[in-house]
Amino acid sequence: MSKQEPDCCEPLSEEPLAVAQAAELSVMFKALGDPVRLRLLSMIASRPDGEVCVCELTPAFELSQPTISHHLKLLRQAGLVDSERRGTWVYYRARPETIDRMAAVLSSVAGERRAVSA
Amino acid sequence: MSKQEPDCCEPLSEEPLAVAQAAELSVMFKALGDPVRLRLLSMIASRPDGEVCVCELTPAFELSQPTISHHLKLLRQAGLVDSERRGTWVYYRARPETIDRMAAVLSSVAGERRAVSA
DNA sequence: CTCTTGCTTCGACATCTTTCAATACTGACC
DNA sequence: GGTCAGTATTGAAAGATGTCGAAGCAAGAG
Repeated sequence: MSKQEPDCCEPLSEEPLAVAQAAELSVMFKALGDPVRLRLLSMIASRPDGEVCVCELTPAFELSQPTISHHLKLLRQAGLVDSERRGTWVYYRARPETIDRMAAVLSSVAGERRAVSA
Repeated sequence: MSKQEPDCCEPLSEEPLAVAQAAELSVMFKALGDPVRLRLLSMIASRPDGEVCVCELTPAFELSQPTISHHLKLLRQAGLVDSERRGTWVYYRARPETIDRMAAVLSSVAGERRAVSA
């Protein structure tokens, strides 16, 4: 259960993040470093059926449709969501693997600290 | 269980992030949306004594001292680290509460999804 | 095939970020 | 006091980002 490839997964905070990993992870964090994108991901993930049509996301913001499309593209490029076209509509769904990886990195960083201050 | 505190804690992904929370959280994610800052936080948190002197952080990067100082300031403003001056040196330490909060938001988002796809 | 609707891409612009050199501040030491 | 080493702040330049309108593409309806 604890096997990991050499440089595939979370390095944990025992030793600092490698440069390459930091670069990769920072793309994901940057993608969530905008309130609109955070809300988009949250709206996508909170749907009971796991997916949302762009046509439902767009009117939730006071932004133009191209702008929402651009934000969704960044989330896609960061690996946080997937999109699929079905007929006229495009549906987005969250990618838990990526989100989990970010959470794991954070937990390991915070966990290290808690171990010390406790 | 549809109601939580108005705007204090993690709203979880049952309902989408409130606008105010998204704004607050996005500052934290943005702070980690840069590879240098990600590595800085990682280096700070991975120290066994929980703190690092700036004089040790600066030479670890090929960046000028003011640039590192600026990145540390952003981490501080995001609530991710604290700093303390002792004599000539300034020491930084991680703030697990903030990091945990980010991890919790991510886990709840990913968790919702896993529940669906499982 | 043409029209319409949903979404993406393009091009442009204003703003925010990253970075540095120069300067200022802080505390120790002489 | 003066000087020096360690950090922080300022000011400026280059680049990245968020936003829009206009144009493009895809799919269903007539």
